[in-house]
Amino acid sequence: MRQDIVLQGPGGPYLRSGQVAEQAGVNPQTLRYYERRGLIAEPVRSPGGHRAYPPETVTLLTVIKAAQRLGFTLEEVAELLDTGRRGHPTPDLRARAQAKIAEVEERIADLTTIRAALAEVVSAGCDSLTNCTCPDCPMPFADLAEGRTPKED
Amino acid sequence: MRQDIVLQGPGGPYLRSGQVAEQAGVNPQTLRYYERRGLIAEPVRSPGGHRAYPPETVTLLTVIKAAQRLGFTLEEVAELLDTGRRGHPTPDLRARAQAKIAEVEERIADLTTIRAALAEVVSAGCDSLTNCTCPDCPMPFADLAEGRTPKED
DNA sequence: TTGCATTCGGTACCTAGGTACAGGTTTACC
DNA sequence: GGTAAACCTGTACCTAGGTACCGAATGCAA
Repeated sequence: MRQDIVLQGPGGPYLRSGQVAEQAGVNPQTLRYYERRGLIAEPVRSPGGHRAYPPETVTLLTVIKAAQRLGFTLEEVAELLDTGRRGHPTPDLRARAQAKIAEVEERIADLTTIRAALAEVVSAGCDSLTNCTCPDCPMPFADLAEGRTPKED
Repeated sequence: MRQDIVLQGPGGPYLRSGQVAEQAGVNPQTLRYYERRGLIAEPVRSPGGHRAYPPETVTLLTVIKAAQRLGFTLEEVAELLDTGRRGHPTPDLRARAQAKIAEVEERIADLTTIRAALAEVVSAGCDSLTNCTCPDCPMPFADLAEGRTPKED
């Protein structure tokens, strides 16, 4: 009974979690995860407790995924969404994008050093990690030992 | 009692786990972890069950850390050490170094694309993830959506 | 109204590379 | 011989970003 009730919102009918997930190309579980992380607001519920999302949620998820591709962590994305919601336009996104550029460039520099060291291994003809017989073996790589390990950033 | 027993090995006296860890600059727990992962052999034991390492272990740990800095995972390092131990010199290290160079270059290319997209955000003057007021907002970043997310490699 | 698909909440698990803690021996030095 | 530091095993926890599984309840169409 009461199958005539269809939740309506300002942008059209509400969507069920599975529909949102499918349209945004994410796992349905991820919606609940993002809700817990504060990336998407708690949606309204159907009388039976099922989540009912406004269609803009799909766009929001697209935005989140775009920001992730830019290298922002979920926490950073949450903060950006938050300042966007409360404060009216702030220079926050610009500043964070610039900081992220610096991070990315540092990471690229690390990888470039690593690539050079690997090229040395290849061109020196190293044949073993522990008993390399090549002359002038470059193996300890003192140059890239500057207190950093890959993936640390 | 029996404090006159000092384990001796071919390269000098054996070392206790704490000494190895300190000299190699790693956490003592890491030694047991590497032992479980097959990166270092099970050492001999004192009569009371304490591990007694030959001094070469310090060098081995240095090598492991060097390989990690080159971007090899612990599993890859374990395999490289393994083939080095059983097979006499094989072209394995060279081949793996070359493959790793390709990986690193792919990662650099990803990061370069990301940097460019971030630079667009900055220069376009984006001021919000969700309500950007800038003209020609580049926000969905369709160009870097090629089925990859950062950190995936 | 029956029945299947979907969703619910809660919790456990995944990768990678470790790190920390608890409770009980052992070693080393005086 | 006393005592403190180091070490033992086993297990749990950490980050980051999810994913999977469970049994129960709901939604929806025929």
